[in-house]
Amino acid sequence: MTIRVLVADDQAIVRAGFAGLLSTQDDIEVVGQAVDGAEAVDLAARHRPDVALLDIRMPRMDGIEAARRILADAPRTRALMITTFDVDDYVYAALAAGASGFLLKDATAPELLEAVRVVARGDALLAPSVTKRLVAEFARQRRRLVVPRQVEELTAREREVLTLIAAGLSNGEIAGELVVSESTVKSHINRLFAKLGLRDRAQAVIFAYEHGLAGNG
Amino acid sequence: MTIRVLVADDQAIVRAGFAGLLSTQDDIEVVGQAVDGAEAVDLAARHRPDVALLDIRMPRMDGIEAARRILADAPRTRALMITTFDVDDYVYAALAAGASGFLLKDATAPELLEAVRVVARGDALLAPSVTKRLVAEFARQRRRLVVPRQVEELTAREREVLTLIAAGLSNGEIAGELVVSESTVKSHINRLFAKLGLRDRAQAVIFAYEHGLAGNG
DNA sequence: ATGCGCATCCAACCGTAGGTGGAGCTTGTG
DNA sequence: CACAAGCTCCACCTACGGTTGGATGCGCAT
Repeated sequence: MTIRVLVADDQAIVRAGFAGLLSTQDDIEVVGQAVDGAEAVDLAARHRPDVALLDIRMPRMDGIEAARRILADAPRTRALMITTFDVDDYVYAALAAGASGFLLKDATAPELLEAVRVVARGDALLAPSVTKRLVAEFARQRRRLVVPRQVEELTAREREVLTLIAAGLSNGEIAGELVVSESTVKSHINRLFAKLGLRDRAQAVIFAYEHGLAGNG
Repeated sequence: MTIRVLVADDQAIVRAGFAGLLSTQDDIEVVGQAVDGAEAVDLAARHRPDVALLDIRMPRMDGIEAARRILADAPRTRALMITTFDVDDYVYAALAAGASGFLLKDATAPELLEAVRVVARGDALLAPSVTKRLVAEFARQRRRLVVPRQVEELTAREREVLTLIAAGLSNGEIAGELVVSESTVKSHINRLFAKLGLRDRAQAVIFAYEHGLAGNG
């Protein structure tokens, strides 16, 4: 089964280069070429490609907005982003838009072909420097999920109450949930506030989110 | 400059296979082989390798804990994790521990060599299926950062108050911050509660976190 | 220009949340 | 067994937070 690819880049030479390279492969077929994001969205709607190879910097509509629209219209299409510039917020924006891959223009021909095949089968592939940033960002976020000592000092019941506070429940509702009196809930709350150095339930919610006890990370 | 690699795997055949493959390369040197995590930590402390190739499942101490200790001791060493099993929480745990790469055992020889070189130069590389999961997770987290309509309906002042609530300030403190009376703050709060369907400031904090208005994502 | 909508501002009222001090009950550990 | 620690509950008080109702001033359209 051939992989049907749409190529979008505003520079004619680059566009031709990509299309030419892809065409040499038996399992890849170029079904369209676009000079900007708007045309890419059009062509994607018409041809329903398996992979949309999108340059980020393009006139009229950038590759990220194009990816967003293409994916909204045809979720089975995979977006593979390409950019000259590494150090971009583009990375995050592109991934948030639903891109499956992110390459730099210094990628070699085999790397590009590999990337197309990887995203076509539903996996994802990023340039190593991009992977580095993503991993670093991810590690930063997860690190605080290793629950700090403070939380260790909470009793099981106090932790339970804390998570219910972080779910937005009032004291009365928490009492109902735990089948105890509201007074009891207040006791737990007072002692957990003291242990964690909190003042009110709003700060408790913040604490819960910051330490991964709520909002699933 | 040769890349100095430490190999850790409890299966002798696998270990020998990796070591043998790596040794065939001019730019790579195997400086140690460990049969479990504890020995890996020992050998890493002694040899200070550039890359530690760590199996995840190992007796006595698993690869993740080993990575954590090795990196704590020698931050310049890069951890490259290998596992037979794909669908694991291992991925997140490994990245949180500071790993720079994550491969599956079905990786080809060129892929392994490429991975070693990538992490040695400070970048990161993940198996495509792992990348997929990470990208999906990342996109999930970021998606809600595209501020929803509800927030659009808030006035500038109300948004301001909301973020201050989400920072844990009391009404009095917010009033001081905005140089208005506490009554004013309360009225802003009341109308933003109505617009967002919230009941109290705790729920407001939750809303802010869930929609990326607080806790920097 | 006059009226309408909207954001901002304010005061007074009342309920819930938070603070204090204390007591009975179970469970596990020295 | 005695003791510590956690869970439960009560009474009471303060005050912060949330509600209601209304005032001012700005922009906009009729």
